[in-house]
Amino acid sequence: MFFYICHMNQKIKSRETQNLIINSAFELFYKHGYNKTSIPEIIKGTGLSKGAFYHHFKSKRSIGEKVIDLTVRKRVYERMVAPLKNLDNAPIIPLLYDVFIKRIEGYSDLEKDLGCPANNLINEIGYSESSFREMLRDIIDHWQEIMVNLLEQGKIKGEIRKNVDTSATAIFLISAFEGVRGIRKVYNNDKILDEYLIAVKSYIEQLA
Amino acid sequence: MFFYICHMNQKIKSRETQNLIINSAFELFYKHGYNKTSIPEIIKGTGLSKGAFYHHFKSKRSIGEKVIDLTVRKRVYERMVAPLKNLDNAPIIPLLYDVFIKRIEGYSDLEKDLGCPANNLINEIGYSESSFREMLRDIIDHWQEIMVNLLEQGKIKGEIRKNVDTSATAIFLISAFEGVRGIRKVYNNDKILDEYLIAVKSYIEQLA
DNA sequence: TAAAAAACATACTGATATGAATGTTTTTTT
DNA sequence: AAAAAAACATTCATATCAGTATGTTTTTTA
Repeated sequence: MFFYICHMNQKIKSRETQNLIINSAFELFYKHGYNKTSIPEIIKGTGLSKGAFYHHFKSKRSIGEKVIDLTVRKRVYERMVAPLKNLDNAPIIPLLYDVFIKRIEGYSDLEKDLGCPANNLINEIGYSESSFREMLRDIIDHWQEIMVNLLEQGKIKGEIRKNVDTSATAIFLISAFEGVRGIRKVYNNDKILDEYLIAVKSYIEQLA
Repeated sequence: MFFYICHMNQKIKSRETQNLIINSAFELFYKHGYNKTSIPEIIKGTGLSKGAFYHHFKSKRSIGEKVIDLTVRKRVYERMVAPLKNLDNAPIIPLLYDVFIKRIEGYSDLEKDLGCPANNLINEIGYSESSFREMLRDIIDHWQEIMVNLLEQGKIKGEIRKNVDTSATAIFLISAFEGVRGIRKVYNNDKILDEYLIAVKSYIEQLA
């Protein structure tokens, strides 16, 4: 590692520039969608030029893939997946409450208006762009897998009913969560989220 | 009415041309999304010219509104809302089965791949385009309203538990349905839909 | 310290977009 | 049948896009 110390400045600079562009792109994809966002728009906020963009990324699809891989995946993982890994062997039901209920209650107005970045991309370009599709599917797969582990663990600990289909339950919870975040986008108030919260609360309770 | 018979040819022609354009636009919005679809592309399949398009519709937004109002709303209504109106006083649970389970089982591969037209639009432009937002919200509101009526009717008839929150249940079912249709778009197989079906089946049963 | 390479900026190309302006044909009215 | 209007087609204006080519500056290497 020490051999490269004298080269590190440039690599760090490069990485920082890429992050700058990726962050700007993520914000715009989130606010206006992938197709509505142009490369001139992405670089506008960064103070960089189009030459700089195409030095670091070879195409628009390429920046899309980076945004999904680095930002979107990370967000879903940190917020929805990691808390369900349950490394300290906590009770299952409260964990599900945290992720599927408390998480939503803590959203900002902007996050409510704009929905879930992953779900937005899934719906906008999930089918048409195959490289995106695979990456987005991996995100969902991973999320589901961790939930299945958690629910199976809950069965063993006697906290989840034995006759619960864990794969099905996982997809159902994920679907309802992403679905309501989409539907919320066409409302300007919390009515829809409040109703979802009531229903998902009783659904989770009923798993025990 | 008879006074206008001699004028009807032109009005019918106009209406037919508009429908031709609207149908082409719907297909393309459904396949490629609203933002990816251009007016030249819309008219390409119809044999008409751009002048014809702008004679009948004043802008791209305008055709978007027409597509939502006439085609998208109609589809949701015919498939998901009308069957739940229960005009002939049928049992409630089988009705929910029909709409939220059998309906999905009968989808073509294309419908599975492309998701729900209404949900696609909600997620792509639900927040950014306010005229669209209001129309899409009306579709969901109507759907929810009919479901609430159905579930309340079910309570009276003793087919639905008294402690079921009907508004919350309606939004939960709608969210899960739209959510899974979105998530399915990034898969190439029926795994996700099959799992959803298992879960929603037991959820509906548990309402009784 | 000179050469090489990486990190940028500037200027351009070709394609395509929305929409308007204008011309032509068909239908309706008077 | 002539005039008016509706239903189209053609052409144009303006803007913006993704991506490229070619510069210039800064950093690294030798």
